[in-house]
Amino acid sequence: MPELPEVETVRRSLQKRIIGMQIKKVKVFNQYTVKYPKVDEFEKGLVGEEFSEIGRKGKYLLLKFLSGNILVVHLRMTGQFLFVDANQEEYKHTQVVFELPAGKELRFVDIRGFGTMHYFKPEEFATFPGLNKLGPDPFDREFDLDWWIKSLKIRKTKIKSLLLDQTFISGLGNIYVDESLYAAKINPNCPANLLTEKQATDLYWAIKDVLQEGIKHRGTTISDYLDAEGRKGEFQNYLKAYGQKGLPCSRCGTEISRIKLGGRSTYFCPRCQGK
DNA sequence: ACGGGACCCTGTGGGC
DNA sequence: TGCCCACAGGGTCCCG
Ligand SMILES: [Zn+2]
Repeated sequence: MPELPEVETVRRSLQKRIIGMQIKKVKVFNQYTVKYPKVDEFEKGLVGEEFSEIGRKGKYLLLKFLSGNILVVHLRMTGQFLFVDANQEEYKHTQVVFELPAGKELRFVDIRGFGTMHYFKPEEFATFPGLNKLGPDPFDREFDLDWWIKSLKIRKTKIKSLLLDQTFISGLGNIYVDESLYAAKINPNCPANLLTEKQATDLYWAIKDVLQEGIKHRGTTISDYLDAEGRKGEFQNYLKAYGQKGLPCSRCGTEISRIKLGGRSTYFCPRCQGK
């Protein structure tokens, strides 16, 4: 489900609601959600931690505590954080609950159960491969145009596959890749090294632009996605390629095509984006 | 380096 | 009504 704009929207909603709150109790209902440390250490260790800041890198949420410890969360396909009253009825597929002061709770609900949590001390966090292997986030300083052009030139893989590779660039997923390639008028099958400098540059700005728009509309809700306050996104109303098979291209009127690429559904305009 | 497939899991929608 | 298939915003691992 969530890509960078959705994760960023969740980050902001958490930042708004839980900063300064101290965890009273932790209940783990799905042991597979908690990857580190062992479930009992996780449940005990988090009690008393006070949320100090919510960060994000790529699609990872970084829930930081006053102690310096950190909870790293990946929502994968269907993970949701929901900040609710403790007396709110229970939801199906609740995997972890953090009890908070004033009768509030932070619930981690995940239909498919792919979401992950790692609770780290500062020195452990630094060596977590999932995070330190990530490529630059498009809103980081390291996401630099010269670096981008140079890096595309030495990769022969299809541009869409490269954009989905989180060790190359972090945060893009299937929706925003298709939207970025559409905006830059680039065929998803094109080998990265065959893009012209102009195309690479257009793509660079398209990625930033599309993600910024996604954030502005608080992400895309196709079926499940909600932020921590239970709000849906609106960007599904602005998609120009993803999910638009058979509908007319907003630029040229040609029907949007759907193909499979790297096992993922891929939507593009066969005219504007080459064949 | 690169491409492809299986896999983790639950739910939904279409065809018969 | 049921059964079977494809598909879903992600990531990892294994093989050729
Ligand atoms: Zn077009």
